[in-house]
Amino acid sequence: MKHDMEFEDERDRNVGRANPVFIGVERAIHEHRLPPGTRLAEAELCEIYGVSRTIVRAGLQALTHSQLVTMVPNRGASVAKPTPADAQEVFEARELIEPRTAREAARHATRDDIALLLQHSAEEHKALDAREYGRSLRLSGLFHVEIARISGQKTLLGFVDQLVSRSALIIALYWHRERARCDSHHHERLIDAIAAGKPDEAETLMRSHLIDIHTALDFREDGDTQQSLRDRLLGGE
Amino acid sequence: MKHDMEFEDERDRNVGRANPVFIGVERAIHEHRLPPGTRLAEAELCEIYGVSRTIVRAGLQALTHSQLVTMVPNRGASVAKPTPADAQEVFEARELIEPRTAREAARHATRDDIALLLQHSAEEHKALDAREYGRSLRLSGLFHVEIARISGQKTLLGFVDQLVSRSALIIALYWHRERARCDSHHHERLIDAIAAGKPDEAETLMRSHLIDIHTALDFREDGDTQQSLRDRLLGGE
DNA sequence: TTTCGATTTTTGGTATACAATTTAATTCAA
DNA sequence: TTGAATTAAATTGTATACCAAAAATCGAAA
Repeated sequence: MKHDMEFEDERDRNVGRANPVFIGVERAIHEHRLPPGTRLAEAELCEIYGVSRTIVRAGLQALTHSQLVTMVPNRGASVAKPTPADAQEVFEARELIEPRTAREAARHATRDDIALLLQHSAEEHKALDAREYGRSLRLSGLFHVEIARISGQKTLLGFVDQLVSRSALIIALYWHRERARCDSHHHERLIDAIAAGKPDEAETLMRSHLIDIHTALDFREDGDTQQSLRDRLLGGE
Repeated sequence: MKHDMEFEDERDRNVGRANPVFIGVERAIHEHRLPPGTRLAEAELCEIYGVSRTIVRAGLQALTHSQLVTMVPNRGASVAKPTPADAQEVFEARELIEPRTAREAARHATRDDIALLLQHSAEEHKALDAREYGRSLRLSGLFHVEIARISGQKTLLGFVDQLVSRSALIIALYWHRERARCDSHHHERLIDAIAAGKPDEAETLMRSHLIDIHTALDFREDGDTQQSLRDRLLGGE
């Protein structure tokens, strides 16, 4: 609870993350309803969210800042399309930063934090069982963000938040379900380590978990679809 | 040269970093002409930069994203004032990330990169000798950003860029010149290690360099000034 | 001096206008 | 029919005017 407040205060309010465009598009991207490369026309977003261009542009700016969206002058915005090199980098960065947040989480986690993580993990399972694929993906990402939040390092939290977001795009582009699924019992073992207050173990688990995902990526495809923006965005609320 | 282009392409254009307000205010902050807490009224910035509120607001938004500026609803923007806890975090993050960029820089640096770093270091010295305090500060920060750029990790570059920016605010608040000055021969030893292609050494040097700065901070003051915005911003161009 | 209330200033947001550019459509030529 | 050129339409970037709501300021009364 307190965490949510903090998060909203420090992150949402200022930069315009309370922006409906930001929220909606971000969520749609996280849930893979809005594939990389999708064009994001201002007028269309105005219509969809019933808001003026001012707000749309602010939202797009925020999204651009978190690298979920790419803007090119005079040609507008579209959902970012990380290259294989970008993907490589993002995971290298995660492998550098997140073992630290896991370590700190193990040192700082309260009973409530653990409960939150467990609940989170449960919901993820539930979504997975219910074949709610997009939702499970988003939850899986949020798990990592939650750990960063528990670590108490707001600065690293910001970075992790961004990296996890971009990972959603990367997974959309370069992940193939056929391969081993992002084993969610990794998450559970992580929770155990954090709950037991074992920083070293949490750190190690996080690192190998990330490496697992990383090495399961396949950089040969190019996924390029273009469907209706409105349908995708309105399906999420 | 190529670096600069890349930088401008990837960073400036998109998010609105070509914005005169963004550029001017960022620079003024880096050079300590705009102390933490300074109020940034929209109308005033319009006048100063001869631009409409549209642009001013976009610039302030971008600055808020990079955490140089704080916006509170209905009360506008002001130069951010990192708390001691923030400062602590920023340097912990730098101590985590920058040793890595230094290491990678040592592995990837070209002859041109080294030349650039040397030139940079020279200019920093020159500014210092000329008592151009603000300028030397900015150059000192840019040195770290330059290393991150050389590392080739664009993602980490983005983080370092932000952390270095915030460090300018932190130094403005919590640094006391009486103490040992940010020894610029640290920078030179770093350049040596990078030029010699010694990743381990570069990594270690960077880490201890950052720890040096970090431990020299003094969190007892509160620096609170309020002078003319126009004077400060126009002094920089 | 302090407090309360009214006035003025700022901010957050919408709508509108318009030039510059991009994109799409249409025409014309090979 | 295809390709190139030209024209028309749509989109972005910026400025401006406008308004409501919140904040800051000021002034008068206690």
